[in-house]
Amino acid sequence: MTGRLTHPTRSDARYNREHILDVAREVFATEGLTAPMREIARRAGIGPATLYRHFPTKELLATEAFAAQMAACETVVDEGLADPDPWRGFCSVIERICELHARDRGFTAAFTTSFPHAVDFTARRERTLALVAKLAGEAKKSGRLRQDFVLDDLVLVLMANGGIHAASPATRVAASRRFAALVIRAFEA
Amino acid sequence: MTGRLTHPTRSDARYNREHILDVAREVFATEGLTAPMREIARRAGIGPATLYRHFPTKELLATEAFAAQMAACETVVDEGLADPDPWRGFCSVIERICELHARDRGFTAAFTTSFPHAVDFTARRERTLALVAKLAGEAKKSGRLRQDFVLDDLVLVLMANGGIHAASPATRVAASRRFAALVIRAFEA
DNA sequence: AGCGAAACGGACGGGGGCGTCCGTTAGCTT
DNA sequence: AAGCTAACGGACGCCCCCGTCCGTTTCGCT
Repeated sequence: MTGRLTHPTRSDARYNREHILDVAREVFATEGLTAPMREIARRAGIGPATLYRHFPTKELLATEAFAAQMAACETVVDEGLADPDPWRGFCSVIERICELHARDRGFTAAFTTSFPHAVDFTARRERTLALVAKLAGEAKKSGRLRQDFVLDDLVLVLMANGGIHAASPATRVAASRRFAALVIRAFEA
Repeated sequence: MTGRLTHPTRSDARYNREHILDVAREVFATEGLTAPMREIARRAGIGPATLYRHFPTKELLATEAFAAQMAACETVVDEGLADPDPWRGFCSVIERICELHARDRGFTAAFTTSFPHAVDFTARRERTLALVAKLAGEAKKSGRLRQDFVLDDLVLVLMANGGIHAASPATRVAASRRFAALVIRAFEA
């Protein structure tokens, strides 16, 4: 069913679809998920109807737009797991995911908010969190991570990281970095 | 000039003013600062015009409504300073302020956001922060607080604490408590 | 080249919030 | 108790966003 939507036959439709996603990524990153659909349409140089035809709901658009970010999250966790030193891997996961969220306002919202209809997105999130849990287990065994760490602590940290608002993205990333360093100190045994 | 506004001559006006403030506190606490002015008027059982007559801008209303919360913040800091153990005082400030913010969605926003026109509000905030700085200095001298703590770390924590969203206020307060414990561990030498 | 279908986008109606006007109500004064 | 005036609130116009309809354009196939 989605085959028709994901692979339009006509070239202009195919181009528009990708172009919309590019613009949506940029707009969501700077303005957040609350950005109007119209704004995305405007910047993409298309009419609202075209936007809605490609992505009937904002949830669908966001899910597709953040697929790359989600993949980046998974990569970060995978690389953390691959690190021979589990504590170092654990720290890198916190640092890099915090930075990912700081760079992209919308992604934080998309990650935290669970859209009712974006089922596969929450599924991927849960799967990734499960991998983090595994990494945390190894880090605990190595003795560097506090034994009383629970996965909810990480969720808490991500939510809190989302609360770091700042005028410029640069400041936000810097603040987020400091924040990551802070919580890592808190998690260290 | 504000004398007329703060002390209306007619009894119904005087009552309405206080009633609006009560309702605004409740609405801001549960719905956040983004709550429509209309909602406050509705719950107060008055027309929008009456609300706007008493408080021409949302900033003015919020500033007045959160005066009590602001005072509570100051009390918390004062009591922290009064504690003979500066580290314990410092911890109590973090815990209690985080809880204050968790209980009141709007206050977080009002505290973090600097309204362009609510001059005296930011002034009180700065004054309070200065007191916290003093407390932090003593806590450092006692050796329990890390030497590299800076006041910006606390601001960062408050912003991050504001990012902790949750369905029920109870959950939010609980999460905020865990968060406070987390950052205290990070701040301990 | 010409046709059919797919894709486009201007325009519409609906909903909600905002701030204000002005006719009405009701408190205070003498 | 009667009038003056402050205070009230329903209703208005404005703007922004949403999602959709439908007439027009353009692509791709033959």
